[in-house]
Amino acid sequence: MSAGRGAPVSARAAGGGQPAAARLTAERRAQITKAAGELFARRGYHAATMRDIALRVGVSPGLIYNYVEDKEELLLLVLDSLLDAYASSIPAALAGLRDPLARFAAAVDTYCRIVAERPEATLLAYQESRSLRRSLREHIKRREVETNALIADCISDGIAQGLFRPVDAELTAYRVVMMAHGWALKTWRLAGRMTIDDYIADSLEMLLGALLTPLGAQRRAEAAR
Amino acid sequence: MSAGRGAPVSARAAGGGQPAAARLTAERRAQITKAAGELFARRGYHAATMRDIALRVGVSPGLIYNYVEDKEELLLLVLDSLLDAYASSIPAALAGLRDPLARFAAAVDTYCRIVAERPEATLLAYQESRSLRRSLREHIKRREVETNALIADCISDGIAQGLFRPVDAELTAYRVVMMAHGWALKTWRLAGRMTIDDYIADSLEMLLGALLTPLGAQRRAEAAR
Amino acid sequence: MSAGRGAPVSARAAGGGQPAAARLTAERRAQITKAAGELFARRGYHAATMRDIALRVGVSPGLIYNYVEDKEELLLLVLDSLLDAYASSIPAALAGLRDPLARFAAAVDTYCRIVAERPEATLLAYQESRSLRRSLREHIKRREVETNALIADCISDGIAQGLFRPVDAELTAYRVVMMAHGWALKTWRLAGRMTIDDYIADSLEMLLGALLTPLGAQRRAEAAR
Amino acid sequence: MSAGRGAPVSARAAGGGQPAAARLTAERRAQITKAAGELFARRGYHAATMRDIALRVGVSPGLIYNYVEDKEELLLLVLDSLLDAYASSIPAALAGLRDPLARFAAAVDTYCRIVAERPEATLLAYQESRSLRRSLREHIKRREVETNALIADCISDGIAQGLFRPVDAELTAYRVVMMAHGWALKTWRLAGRMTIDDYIADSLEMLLGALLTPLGAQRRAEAAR
DNA sequence: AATGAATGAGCTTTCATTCAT
DNA sequence: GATGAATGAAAGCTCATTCAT
Repeated sequence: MSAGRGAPVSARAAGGGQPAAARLTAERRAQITKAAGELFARRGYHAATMRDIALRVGVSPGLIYNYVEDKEELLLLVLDSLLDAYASSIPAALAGLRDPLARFAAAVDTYCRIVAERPEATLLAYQESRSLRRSLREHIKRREVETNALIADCISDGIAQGLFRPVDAELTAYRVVMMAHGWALKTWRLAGRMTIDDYIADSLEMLLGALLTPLGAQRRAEAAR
Repeated sequence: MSAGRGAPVSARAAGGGQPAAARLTAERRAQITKAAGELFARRGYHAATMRDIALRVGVSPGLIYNYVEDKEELLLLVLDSLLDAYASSIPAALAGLRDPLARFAAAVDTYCRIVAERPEATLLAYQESRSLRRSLREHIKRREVETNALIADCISDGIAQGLFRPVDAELTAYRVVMMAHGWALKTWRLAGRMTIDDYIADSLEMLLGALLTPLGAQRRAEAAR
Repeated sequence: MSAGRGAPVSARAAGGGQPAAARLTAERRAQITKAAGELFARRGYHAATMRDIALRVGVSPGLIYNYVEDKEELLLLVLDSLLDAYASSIPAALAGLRDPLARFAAAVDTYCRIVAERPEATLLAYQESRSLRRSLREHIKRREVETNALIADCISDGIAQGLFRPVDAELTAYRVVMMAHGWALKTWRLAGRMTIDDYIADSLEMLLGALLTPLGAQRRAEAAR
Repeated sequence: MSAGRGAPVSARAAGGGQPAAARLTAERRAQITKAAGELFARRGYHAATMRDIALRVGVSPGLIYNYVEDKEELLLLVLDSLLDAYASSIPAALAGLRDPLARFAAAVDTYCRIVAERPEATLLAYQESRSLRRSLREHIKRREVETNALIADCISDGIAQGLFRPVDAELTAYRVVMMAHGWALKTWRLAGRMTIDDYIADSLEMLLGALLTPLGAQRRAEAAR
């Protein structure tokens, strides 16, 4: 799950086909990505130096370039790891659920909690994806769309079953995502005055208020009983 | 309105008390701020060099330091100019309005349109306010709170008149702001698929859906006729 | 007495032959030199900026260049002013004295006290005379030699009258000067542990110990009675 | 002996504990210090640029910052290397000597010769120690005091054995140091007219003239036979 | 695979100096 | 004489990146 499908990431040290070596390589890359993520989050992309990152991993600066082409690519890896979280956690949360309402609620909840776990990573995406060269930026964009689709599908299901009004599912998914990202933007202001649970509950309420058909509302009331 | 109340901005070249000279100074500073804002928006704070900014103003790099202490202070000036827009436009938009519903709608509308006019500036605020030294950051924070209060007051009025549910006005103002900023975050994805007018209409719908009391809803329906 | 004989100092603003204007010019130049001297002393030649100096004089930076070609020339003026002090005070101190011993003592005493009054100026001479372009450096050198001659002459007199041993007068004058400058060098270490009076007394003792003939010593003893 | 005891000098590139690497690091630092010393001496601290220094070492400007925090620290290293010379040469010169007179003479002689070897370095200490930030300045001051103590101890011994008059040993050590430094100050004037040997002999004569008790003088006369 | 010394382009910032007013 | 906004060269310093070992 490391870098999504078709990640345009260099594999300098990928070596041959030895699965053992490949695993080690993947681990190293993960180590590096984690360290970079933490430092980017704490200090910002530009302020975090490759030297710092190497130090934190406990290797030499040169080594990083065996696993990564660029500092930019390191940023990509970090952003990608956040997208990985969505791509794996949301489907897992939806796994057992059939009801579109429940599925939608679960998707929103999961998405928000991932944002809340690493709010700086979400910020980073906005802050620095501009720094990426086009190819990498495209990659991120593509994966964002994939993630959005996870939510959009829930909405489409709801519409198909007459629970949601016939909105543009994709656009509405964007609104969900923006709401979730809102927490990352304002977390340092809101923290202490509101919990993530409150935030999710309120957001869901708003979204459903705008989304539910009378039938949907009725179902929801029944489910709440 | 140049830099808010008590902006901690150096005035090296402010020189004497001659109002003529002072105006020239202010104009130069505005020029520089504008150029910096554009470049920061386009290339990001770190990638935009002082040389570039000077070039764009049509002066030498050294001159900028007659009007600004630092590159950081230039960032402050840029961020401040955005806050100036809120601080002047929102009160202007509210000027003739008495009805809390109309006032709230006007505030949201105005806020969103300012964001939409310079979405990159909003992004910049999130991107780089971390780069500011503490004193400047505090200044920005203070002004943000002031801006928020403009919205929170509308909400409090609505509550007082029984049109809005008795929510925490300040917290709800944050939700409004987040919604508005959402446009900046996703403008490059949404643009073309949704106009700012749609976005505002939808957002308002959601917010009011969550906010209105039955009385409020009735009033709104009447007003819409 | 301002700049010694034949000072190679620009006279841009010297204007015509109006003595009134010339006096004003000289006063301005003196003001500037004084301010520069103080700032050079306090902050060092390089760290003191023309802007600071202008500020201290209460004029604009540009004006200084009406009275001085260069920052270097300003340094020259400052160093020259110290040499002026020697050139005027030592002859004054020797004025009424006939006895070579008394004259020598008076010369040493005066020299040391001038050093002690502005120790940083003495340091400045060593610190920065290297910074001067050749022509200005030569000027300073020449004036130093003149000052040395004031002391050397006392020594020659003493030798002629059989009170001092037949040393090389010029070289011995250098030793006197070095001793005096020692106070400037170490003033910040010595200050508090030794007064300038003690220092002068000790120094004189040493110098005379090395210099006096038996006849000289006898004269000195008599004089002390 | 590289940087005295507890020198507060950064060791960025010091890296691991491998003695081989450490030695290389020390060598590089020594190279850089040497080049800096020469350029500071020739052109002055401010006029010598980091680029010049790098060029002279034959490395890139950036590399210097692997071995030194700052240009200031480079100055410290240069000044420290002079103090190293005192700290190692004077004890070596005193090694076999028991007689306080001989020890004092040897200390003075050694001190003066070190000054004479690198007169510009001595000047540099006066010129630019003001440029050092406080912590580094303190370091230099401390080491100067240590060096002074080497001489003061000789004087104390002489006093204890009744050969020197009961002067303040520390203060007298200062006089010795000032005399030695005098050579640095005036070397460019004196050179050619006086050798360092003459200078030392004369200085010693003066100092002993002021210092010896009758007993001391007698001993000296005996030793001279 | 791993090191880390070395590179060098390029940044922000300073400040002596000029010149239109 | 006086101003001070403007210049622009040049400085110190950083850091992503390379490569011999």
